[in-house]
Amino acid sequence: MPLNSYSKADKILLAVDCIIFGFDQGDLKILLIKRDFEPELGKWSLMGGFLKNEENLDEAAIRILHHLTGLRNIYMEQLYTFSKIDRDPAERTLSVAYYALIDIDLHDKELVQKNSAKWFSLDKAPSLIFDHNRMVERAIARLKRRALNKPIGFELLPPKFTMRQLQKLYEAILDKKLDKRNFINKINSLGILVRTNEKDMSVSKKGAYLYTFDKEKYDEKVQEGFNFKI
Amino acid sequence: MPLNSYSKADKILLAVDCIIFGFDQGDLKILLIKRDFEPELGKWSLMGGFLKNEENLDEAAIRILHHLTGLRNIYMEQLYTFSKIDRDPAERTLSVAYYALIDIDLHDKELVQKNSAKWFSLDKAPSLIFDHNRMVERAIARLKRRALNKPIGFELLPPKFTMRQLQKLYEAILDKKLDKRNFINKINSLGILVRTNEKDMSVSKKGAYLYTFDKEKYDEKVQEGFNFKI
DNA sequence: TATATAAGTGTAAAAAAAACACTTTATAAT
DNA sequence: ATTATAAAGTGTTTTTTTTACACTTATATA
Repeated sequence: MPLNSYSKADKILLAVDCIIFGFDQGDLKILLIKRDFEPELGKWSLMGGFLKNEENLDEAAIRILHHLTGLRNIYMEQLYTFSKIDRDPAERTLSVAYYALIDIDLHDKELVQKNSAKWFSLDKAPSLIFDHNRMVERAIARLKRRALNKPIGFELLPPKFTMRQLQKLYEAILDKKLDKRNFINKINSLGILVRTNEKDMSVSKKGAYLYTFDKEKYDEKVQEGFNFKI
Repeated sequence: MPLNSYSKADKILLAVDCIIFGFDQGDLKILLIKRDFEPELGKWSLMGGFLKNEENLDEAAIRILHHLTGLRNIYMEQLYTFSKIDRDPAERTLSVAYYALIDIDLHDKELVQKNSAKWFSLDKAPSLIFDHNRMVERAIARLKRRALNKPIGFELLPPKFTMRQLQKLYEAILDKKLDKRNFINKINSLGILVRTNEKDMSVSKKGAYLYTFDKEKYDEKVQEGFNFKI
């Protein structure tokens, strides 16, 4: 870093903001909080916090997600660092956006309520403070791309799920209808799903088989070099 | 950002490091500098600098690239933010990595020399300081992916180039041999190249037609929603 | 026991990708 | 002048992948 000596360089506040995705009733949702502090008190925003000296960004993102949802060991990915000078009117702040995929059934609902947070369907979400809308857009774009490369969709589902649920999830992520037979053929050809003997009887009279995701088989396949395109 | 009030949060040094790609004699190359300051004086590293209060990250990356190469209006993309606590032994520093694609003929060679910088083929590059090796790896991975989605390859070529050069470039980026006829058929089917009447006589006796990249036509195509897969 | 509803299943057509080899052209050497 | 050389240029066939498409099955409920 030859342009400045360390001592002269500016130090800057670093925020970490999380786009938290969940999937519920066929809808892709994000978890937002109502700010109870200035600036922009009372408006909706992403959950965030400041990076501390003694942690790296991943750790900060995990801490922030855990603080709101009570969950750990969640799929998270760094998205982008936002740095527009006036993005936060209170003070120069950069924000590193992360997105997380969680099984919506598992989060701590009390905690969410205590933080005055709420789940919103993507198309019904309110406008957000600062550049958080742009963060969400970018997260959705990334999620779409990832869904075609890796089976991250499974992160959003309960451990056992029906083919229909899986398909609906992919339809929600990709924002387009998929053909039932083609979808099943494709998924089955990957050989990463295991059909259990249980059926989910809550939706249809006939009942639908429940499947689980075989992560080991998936990892094997990745080693051999396959890709996950739907 | 509800976890801390602004006033209590830590401020941190932010570096911007650039992976600068060029293409020369069939080889993909990166531009590295020999550090003339501590820590790690005398070792090779990426070109970098510190983010200033009055600029955003893109601006810092542009400034840093310009400082070393004399070039502006270059294709640059933010890659990832590296935040491991001890990544820089001198002081806690985060680094936002950017990668740039330049036409290697155009850079200011004097400036590069003055900065004790040098071009290295990817497979002959020295080991770098800090986490810069990981940055380069990530940049290569991103470049491979991008090359399949957008015709960014053209950023690395001179304004006029032969089919052979273009193919060699893609072979270098993707790190695999491509079939000459399939490549040409594919490129031509995209309709974004214009053949000039000039020939490059420097390589073969027969000479090879020079082509230019039709950015307008490409932008049109993007609007219509096509994708660039080779 | 009849009805309603989602689950489950396979094949054919179309499109995309991959494999493949000879001719042309201008220079350089004789 | 002739020939040898070396890269440029050019289409078709095969294979693979993707898309389109409709009827039967199982069970809860009326």
